[in-house]
Amino acid sequence: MSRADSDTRTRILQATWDLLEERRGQGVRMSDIAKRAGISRQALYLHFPTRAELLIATTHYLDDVKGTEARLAPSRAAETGIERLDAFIEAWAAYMPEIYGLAKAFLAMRDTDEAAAAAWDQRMQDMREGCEAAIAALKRDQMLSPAYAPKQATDILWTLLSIRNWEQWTLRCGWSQKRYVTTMKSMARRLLVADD
Amino acid sequence: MSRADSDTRTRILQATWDLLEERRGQGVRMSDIAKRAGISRQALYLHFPTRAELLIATTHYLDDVKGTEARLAPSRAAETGIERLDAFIEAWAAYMPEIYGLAKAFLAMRDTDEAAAAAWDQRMQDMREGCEAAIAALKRDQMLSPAYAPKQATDILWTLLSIRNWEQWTLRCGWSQKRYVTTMKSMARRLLVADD
DNA sequence: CCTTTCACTTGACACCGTGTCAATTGACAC
DNA sequence: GTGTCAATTGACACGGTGTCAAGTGAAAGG
Repeated sequence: MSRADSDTRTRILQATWDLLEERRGQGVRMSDIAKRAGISRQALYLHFPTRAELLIATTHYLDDVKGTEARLAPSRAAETGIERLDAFIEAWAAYMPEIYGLAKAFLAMRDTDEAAAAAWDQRMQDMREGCEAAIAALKRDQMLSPAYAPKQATDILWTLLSIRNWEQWTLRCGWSQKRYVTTMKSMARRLLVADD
Repeated sequence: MSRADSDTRTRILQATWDLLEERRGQGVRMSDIAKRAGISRQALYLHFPTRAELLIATTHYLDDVKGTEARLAPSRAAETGIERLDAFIEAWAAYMPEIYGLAKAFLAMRDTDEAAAAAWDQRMQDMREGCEAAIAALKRDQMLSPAYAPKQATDILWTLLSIRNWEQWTLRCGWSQKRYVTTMKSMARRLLVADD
């Protein structure tokens, strides 16, 4: 674990990240990553035994670099349930385009690689907890629409905010990021907040 | 184009369909299909030069067998915009579980195979037209919520009814098909229909 | 100064799934 | 009988992941 070791490791992780971002998560092979990191393909395998483990390590690397955890502070600090919901949507919406390439790569592996599937599902489960907390805050304020039980409301919000939906709305339907955010807030409010 | 030819062809298509359904669209290889159809792998390539073409042919086969077009009749016949919206949701919701395996297979190929991507996108574009027509009917009745322009309302309905979302809500969140249908209707109404 | 250690290199190879090619078989049709 | 045509068997190429073995070069420590 000398300096050189950890240097190479972070160079690999940065290269992975760069390529995933450039190519939107598609067509990024182990050999491409090695080349970008300036090492041989085999050296890559010395650091990360499988592609799945490399992607998983990249998510952790990004958590560090991008300060993932800190982004949720505004949402947690919100006074009212509605503020919390809005802040959560904003935080998640800002996060998604940044991790889109990585997410795509994971989603493509999901069907064939169990380790990748498990790691990704865990991530999505964590995100679901954010939804759950927002719904709980709404409920606490008696602002949760009576149309849906908390569990169902969480299911709805969680799915609404999925990366696939973000992809469809922004990349396929052509919504700007700003429009995406305002529309998600509007939809969440219409769906989940009780009419006064 | 003798009898035997078309017999084999439909046997292949049926085998493809059966396997995709059994395995929910995952891990269905050309060799599996050939085996199930009772022919050699190479004979399969005599009928369908690529996997993408086989999948595309399977969608057409299913259209015939399942009478896809006819399912939309109730929606088209609806008097009011709201009835049309509900009927469309019902028709599409009944259709999705039937084609789920095939859809999964297409979605998995989408990233790497252009022909498959184009064919699938066309399908989704057709489905989008159904959404568009329902929104237009709402608008005609002055029942479309002023919160969204028709294009945006179509984007919303289209994405809401995506196969990925159906998958997440039913298979991951554990909603029954019935619950899925009622919730989609409820969501569509809250989001897209003007409050009286 | 010599040896060990360790990151890394080169090159070959296995596995899987798709797609291709060539030679052969067996049946039916004219 | 001879052609045609669906289908067969078997071999092979390709791309991408992952493995294995042998070798290089530099820093660390006696």
